[in-house]
Amino acid sequence: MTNANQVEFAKALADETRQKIMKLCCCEWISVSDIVQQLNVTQPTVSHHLAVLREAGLVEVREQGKQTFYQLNQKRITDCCGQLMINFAPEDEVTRELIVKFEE
Amino acid sequence: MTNANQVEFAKALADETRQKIMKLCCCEWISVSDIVQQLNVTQPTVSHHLAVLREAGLVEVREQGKQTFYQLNQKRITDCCGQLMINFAPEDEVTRELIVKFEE
DNA sequence: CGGATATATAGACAATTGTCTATTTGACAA
DNA sequence: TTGTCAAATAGACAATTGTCTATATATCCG
Repeated sequence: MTNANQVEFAKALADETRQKIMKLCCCEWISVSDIVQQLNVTQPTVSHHLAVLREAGLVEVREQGKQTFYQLNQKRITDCCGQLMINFAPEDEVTRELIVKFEE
Repeated sequence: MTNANQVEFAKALADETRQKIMKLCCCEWISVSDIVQQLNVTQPTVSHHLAVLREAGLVEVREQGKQTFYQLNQKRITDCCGQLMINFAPEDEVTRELIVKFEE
């Protein structure tokens, strides 16, 4: 991951509504309208946030008839977080062990 | 770490200049003027970014005479990244192994 | 004390961003 | 084909943020 992407990753996470959306689509495919129902924002606002997450490569998209389903890309999350740790906490014990895992 | 803090953590990382500063003070104590010298921004701008990092708990501060030294808190970085992984990538293999490490 | 140096703070300004309403696009069903 | 539902896009607007200049604060030295 390039440095620019690391800033983009952080920017994608840097909003409360977006983190709520991420939580909702973390472990299952969920439609836009289902997300809207569970949050206190309008549908265009949700679509906007999903676009940000999409452009950052954090969600996967599946269209099915009229509906569009989103799911978080967990691997990408761990990759980005791992890269942050390697960059900004290279001497920490946890990071060292993580590096071993990545190299496996 | 609370959810609010996770947003604050992401916000602190969500700027290129700030990530450059983090890189500079990652593994050593560095003075404000040394940071200024290595970046293309003014001293007040650097002070502003350091304040953001300080408020997010990401740097430690040590005053010595006229100078102020900053160093990144690597443990806090791994804690925050680990928490993000647990929240947003709980099913990923890397996260699972990380959880084991945290519990040790 | 008086000047120099290091950093923080205040305030201004432009750029970015989050939200909304209104509208468009696209898929299905009667 | 026409109406309905789901989602995306466009555009407006206010809030937040990153940067700058100017100034204040604090420490050191002669």
